[in-house]
Amino acid sequence: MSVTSYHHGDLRTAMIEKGIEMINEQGINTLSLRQLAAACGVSHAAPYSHFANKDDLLSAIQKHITDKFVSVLSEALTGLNDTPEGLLNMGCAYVMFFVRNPQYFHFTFNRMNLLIDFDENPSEYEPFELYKDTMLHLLEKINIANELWRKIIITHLSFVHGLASIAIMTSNVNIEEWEENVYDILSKSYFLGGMQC
Amino acid sequence: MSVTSYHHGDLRTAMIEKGIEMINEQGINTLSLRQLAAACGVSHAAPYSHFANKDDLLSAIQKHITDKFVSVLSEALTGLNDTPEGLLNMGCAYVMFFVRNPQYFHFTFNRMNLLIDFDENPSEYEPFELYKDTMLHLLEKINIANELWRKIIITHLSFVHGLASIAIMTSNVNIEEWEENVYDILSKSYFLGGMQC
DNA sequence: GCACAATCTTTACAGTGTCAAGTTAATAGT
DNA sequence: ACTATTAACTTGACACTGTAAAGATTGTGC
Repeated sequence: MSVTSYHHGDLRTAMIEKGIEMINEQGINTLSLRQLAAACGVSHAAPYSHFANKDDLLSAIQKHITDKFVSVLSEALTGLNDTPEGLLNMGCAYVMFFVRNPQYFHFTFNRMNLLIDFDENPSEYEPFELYKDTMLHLLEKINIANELWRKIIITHLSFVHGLASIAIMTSNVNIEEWEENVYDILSKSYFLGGMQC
Repeated sequence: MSVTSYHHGDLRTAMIEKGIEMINEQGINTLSLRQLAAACGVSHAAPYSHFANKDDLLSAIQKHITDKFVSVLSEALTGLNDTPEGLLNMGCAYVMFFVRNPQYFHFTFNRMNLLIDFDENPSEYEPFELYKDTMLHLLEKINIANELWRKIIITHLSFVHGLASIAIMTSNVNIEEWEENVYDILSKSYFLGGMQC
């Protein structure tokens, strides 16, 4: 495969990787197919040999990012299955993943609509499904009343996801500072007044 | 002012109101200036007499929605100033505002970047500033140690904002169901394991 | 070595945001 | 009351976007 060959070699993965790169640099809103194709050294219609349309490419990018995210969450869980520490560790990983990659957050949650299902059905978004399953196992193990499960899961997921949102919306986001504090914030659950355990 | 006059009359507010309408119907991503102008019965360049560019129009829409949001939050607070109940009530209003208008959520939080400041500076987003102030007054009143304020505020805002996020991402979002449960979820703060008070 | 399929290019089209120039209507000044 | 000025709108144009169709180039299986 020569460097200047007519065929790119592996345009599909090149588009995905360069796409992720550009999303990190300039965000999702200004990402154009033609620019991305040019950045891959290819004509503007070349991507259509590998993707049905722009949204299809974005879905592929989404999958890539989501897979990475899931592996980060799973890693945070290894050795701590079915323990509160594991859940907490996963929560920290959840927040830090987006603190380190804020553009992934916007990209992911602006494109999707119905992601979660708190009933028996699986959630469309795998990280949510992983979080839900992890909590279900834990809740079963420590004998929490069945009718509370739904609200407990909603509460946990809201807190963790919300903390990620708030973190990346904070001015002068400081990764190290969040690294130091996430665990403390999630574990202590500083509440007061009307909202507390 | 005749109905078929060359001049629209009040194109500026017409664009804003019709814009909000279209955002609610089709979301922000597919909203086009030209379509919106056409929906207002006006040529595609007419908006440029009232707005510098598309983003300027979106900012005006943003302001409209944010003002409404702030008034809803303030209303939830009336008569309950500096009380935990007031804070809780405002939290419920926060969540329900976006459950009733999910598109407002996407529109607002996809466009903005640095919104919150947990130090002395005011937040760029007025609802956050209102929430922060409300909590600060309360924290001062009930004599919570000063060095805990920051984390307490982050925690509360994360939980409330996260619950709104999760609510609108839930499949088959049921407004009535959320109306019934928001208060309970926010007030009881169902936590377990590593994350609890 | 040749047909075929996959990959890429070129060309074209409708839609977008934006600008410049021209048109219409309201308003202010005399 | 008439005119000059200005604000609001239209028209036309441009560069850019996503997408489709048709053609060119290359790798692959027989």
